[in-house]
Amino acid sequence: MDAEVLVKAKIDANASQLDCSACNNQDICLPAGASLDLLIDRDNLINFRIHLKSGDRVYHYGSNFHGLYAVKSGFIKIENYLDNGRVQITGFYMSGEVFGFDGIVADKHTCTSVALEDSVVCIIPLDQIEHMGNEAEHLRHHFYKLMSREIIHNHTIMMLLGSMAGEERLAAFLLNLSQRLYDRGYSPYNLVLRMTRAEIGSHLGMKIESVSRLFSKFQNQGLLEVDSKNIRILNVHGLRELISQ
Amino acid sequence: MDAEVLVKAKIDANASQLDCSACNNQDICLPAGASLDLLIDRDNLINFRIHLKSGDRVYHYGSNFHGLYAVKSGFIKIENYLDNGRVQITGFYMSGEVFGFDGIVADKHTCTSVALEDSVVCIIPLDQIEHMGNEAEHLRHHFYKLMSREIIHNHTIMMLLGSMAGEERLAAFLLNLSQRLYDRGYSPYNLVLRMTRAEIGSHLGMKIESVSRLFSKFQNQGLLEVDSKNIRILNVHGLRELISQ
DNA sequence: CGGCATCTTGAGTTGGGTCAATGGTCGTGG
DNA sequence: CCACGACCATTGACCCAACTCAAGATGCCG
Repeated sequence: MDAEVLVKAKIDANASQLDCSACNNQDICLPAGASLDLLIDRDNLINFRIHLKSGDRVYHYGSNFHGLYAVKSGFIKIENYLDNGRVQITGFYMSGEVFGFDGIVADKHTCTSVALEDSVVCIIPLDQIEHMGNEAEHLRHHFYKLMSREIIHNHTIMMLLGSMAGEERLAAFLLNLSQRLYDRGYSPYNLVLRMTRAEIGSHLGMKIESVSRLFSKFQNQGLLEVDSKNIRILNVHGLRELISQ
Repeated sequence: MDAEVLVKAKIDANASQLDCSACNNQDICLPAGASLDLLIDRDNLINFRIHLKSGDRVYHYGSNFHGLYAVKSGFIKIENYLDNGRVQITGFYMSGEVFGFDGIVADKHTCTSVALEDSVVCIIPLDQIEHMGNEAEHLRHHFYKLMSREIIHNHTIMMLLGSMAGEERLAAFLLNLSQRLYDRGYSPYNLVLRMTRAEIGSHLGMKIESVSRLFSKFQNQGLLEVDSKNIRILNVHGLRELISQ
C-alpha cells in the first residue's frame, strides 16, 4: 500500500487529536509544550495517521513528497538503490523517530520506506509548518535539530561502514538497538529483531552468511543468546570492548 | 587557527558586501534574489569572511556552534572520530557548498573541519535566520533543502561504503569530483586533488596502499593518467561502466 | 502435508589489509 | 647551493576476513 493513496483516502477518522503517548521519547517525536498545542489547536496539523501492514510502503523512490513521517508504533526500514539494482538499507526507524527528509530537496523521495511489522506513522506536513509564521519558530528549530541529528547519525553509519570490522559493526548495531529500546522503556537486554539477517547485512555492509556466522560466534563467546529473532544480550561490556578494540 | 577566535576577532574588514561571484553554483551557496538582498541589506548577515590557511580548522570536535559555513574558495575536509582514535573523513566541501550542520542538535560540533588548501569561508548565522520572521520563509526553506541534500549525499556515501568494491568506490569518487568541478566551470577531465591518498582512503574506507594500487591499475587500463595529484580522466565511460558493472 | 522463505554451517577463493622497502617532493637551515 | 629530514606515494610479498558456492536445517503458512 502506498502513502500517496493513503494520504488522500485513508486518513484515520478517529485521529482528530494527537496521541503522542506511544512514543516516550517526546523530545524526538515532537517538541514539548506550546508548539505541540499550536500544531493541534490552531492548524490541526499532524493528525493524519497512516496504518501500515508489514511490507507496506510509506513512500517509494520517486514518490511525491507530502511531508515527514513520525513513527507512532512499529518498525520502518529505509532502502536506497544503486543504478545496477543493488539495494542498501540506510536506516531503521522506530517509535518516536522521524524519517523522510530525503524528499525535501526535489519534492520527490529518493528512497523507499517499508514497514517491517504492522506500524502506525503520522504525516507531518513540513510545508505548512514552514508557512506558519513567527509563532512556529520554536517548532521549526526543532526540525532543524531533527535533520542535524539525522546527519550526525549518518556520520556514525559511515564510520561503521568505513572503518570498522564486521564483528565491530554487528556489536555496534546491537548496542544501538539496545539503547533505543531502553530509551523507550523496554528492556535493553532482550531484543526482538524485526528485520531479517539479510536486512541486517544490507545495513551493515555484509552478506547474510557473515551476519549469521557472527551471531554464532558471539553466542559461542557468551556475549549473546541467539534464538532466531530473539536476541538476549548477556555481556554488554564485552560488546562495548569489541568496538573500542 | 580556530573559528571561535576568528569569528570574534578576525572578521574581514573589507567584507561589507557579499561577493558571491566566486561560487558559480549560487543555487547551492545562497538563494537567488530577494532573500539574498534581505540578508545583506536588512540584517547585514553573512558578511563574516574567514580566511584560512591550509591546515587551519574552521571548527573542531566540541566547538560551540556559531552557524553554518559556506565555502567561498578552497577545499575543506570533515573528519569524524571513533572512541579509540580512529578517524574517518565523512566529506569534502568545495566552493558554493555548505557544511557544519552537525552543530545544530546540541549547539556543539561533533566533528572537525580542516582546510586542505588556503580557503575562504563565510559564516551563516542560522539562528538569526530562524528568528527573522515571515519574510525569511523562502530562505529558511532553502536551508531545509540544503540539509536534505546533505542527507541524500550521505546515503550515497553509505551505499558506496556498504555495497561497492574498492574499484567502484574510487571510480565513483573521481566521477563525483569531476562533476562538481564541471558544475563550477572547470574542466571535468583534469582534476587536481587537494587531498592525500591517505585522505581519499579514509573517505572511501580503504588503506592508502589500496588507493595507490587502484590509481596504478586505472592508469594501466587507460582510464586515467596519474601524475601525483594531477589526475586526467581519459575514459569517463569506462569509469562509469565500472560502477554499473 | 508441501512449498517457500529464512537461517546455519562448511569448504574454497579472493579482495584488500599488513608489513616492509624504496623513491619522490618539498621546505628549512647551514 | 646542497643536505637533511619530514611527508607522501608506490610496489612487492604475504595473510586473513569476508565473499561465493553449496548443502541442509528450521520454521511458517496455506
